[in-house]
Amino acid sequence: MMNYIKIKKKGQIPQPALARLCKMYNLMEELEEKRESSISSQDIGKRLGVGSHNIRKDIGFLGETGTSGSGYEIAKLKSNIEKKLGFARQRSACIIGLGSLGSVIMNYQDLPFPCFSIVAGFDSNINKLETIQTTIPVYPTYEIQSVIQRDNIELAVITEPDRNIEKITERLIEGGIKGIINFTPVILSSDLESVYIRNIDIMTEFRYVSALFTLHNQ
Amino acid sequence: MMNYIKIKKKGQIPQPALARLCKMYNLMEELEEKRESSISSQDIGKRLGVGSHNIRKDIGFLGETGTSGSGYEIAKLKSNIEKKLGFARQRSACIIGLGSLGSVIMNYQDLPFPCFSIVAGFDSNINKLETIQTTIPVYPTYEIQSVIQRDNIELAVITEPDRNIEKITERLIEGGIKGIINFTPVILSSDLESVYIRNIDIMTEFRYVSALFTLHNQ
DNA sequence: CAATAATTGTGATTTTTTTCACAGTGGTTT
DNA sequence: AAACCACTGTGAAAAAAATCACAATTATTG
Repeated sequence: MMNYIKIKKKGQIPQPALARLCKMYNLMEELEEKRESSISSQDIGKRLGVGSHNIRKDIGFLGETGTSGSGYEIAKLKSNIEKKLGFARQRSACIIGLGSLGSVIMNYQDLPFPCFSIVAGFDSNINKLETIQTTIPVYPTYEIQSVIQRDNIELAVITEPDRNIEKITERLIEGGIKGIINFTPVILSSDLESVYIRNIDIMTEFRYVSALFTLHNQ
Repeated sequence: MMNYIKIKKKGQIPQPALARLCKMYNLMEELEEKRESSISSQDIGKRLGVGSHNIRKDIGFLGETGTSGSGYEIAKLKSNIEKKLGFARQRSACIIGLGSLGSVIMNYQDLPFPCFSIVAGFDSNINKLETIQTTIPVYPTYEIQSVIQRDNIELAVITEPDRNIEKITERLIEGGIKGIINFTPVILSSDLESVYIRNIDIMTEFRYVSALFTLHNQ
């Protein structure tokens, strides 16, 4: 059989590298505020808790090259990550579930460098809709589809367990959502390639740490 | 040079496998409540969004064996994960930062199967300590060390940015903490092998999803 | 300005993790 | 009880990711 040379799709960044680049971006923001001008791969690694080789490889995926002898120029590195990863453009997001976690996340948008702006909230509890104090408009969940389409919302953050979470997800997808961050214990999934779903269960995170304790100390 | 056969330390579970086992445990709890009695690796995989081979390998690390032909007995699988990962034992935890994320996490302990019980709260804002309504005792941050030692607290959850986070971490470690879950954008690290630190930055999670959008849709 | 030091970029190597493939096992059906 | 089916368990292969090692490049110093 013939041999084909396998070429990794151009621009394809491995997921762990991508995750590190996101952290690196945060770090660059921080350093920029502190008026630092450059940093070495070793220092970045130390701050992020990974090896310097790793950092250099990751930055390599950006196409960016630093300067031997003096490391990476912070402003340039930041803007390169921004460009490559699309942080420059601000995206619209909505919150599903107006409970306490919902408000925590809404408050996050006050950060100096947001990459999402939260433009709508939804809850199936009509009482809550009537009593809640927010700066963004809130709607009942049955309006999800129409509001998403009207306001061009790309990301949904589900913050509260709800009996009808499957139904809600369906509405989100029908509305054309591109991503869902799900903080609910229910594990969501979609067959559609076009929707990225990230499940984050805080309880599971706790369990994971607990498990690491046990395995470590036994 | 001589060749040594490399033996993986007995009982050592790869981290991704461990993470999946934690999710699997959640699933088992859920299924148990629904009075299901057994499940196949394929079904578990579908629910968790991974392949069935993966599931079988992971369960293999427990030493547990299922039954060919009829899958895994739910109660047995759950109890095996529990034993191996130490979920049976309830551990004491504390919250650092009594803001909104702090209360979200405190509410999590009302879940039916907690593996941590939150026994103390800390905040450096004395005003907050005086006004806050909680069912657990709260203390100023300078008492961290003594309270941790007195109450045998193993896990700390840092929920709010604080100027003195490094100092707080130091106190936690001096108090003998075994694990820290840090929801602050600052990346914490420790040279000590005995302290496990997990940094979870919600903003970074958002960025990660945003990056995946971009790379996907470009 | 030559020598030295610091730092990157990357091919090669090693390690880790996932996926595959299928023999083996226990149930179930006829 | 034989034939079939639905699974598991696991060694082997493949893929992915991390680590290494070092040549090449740029700064810095005496």
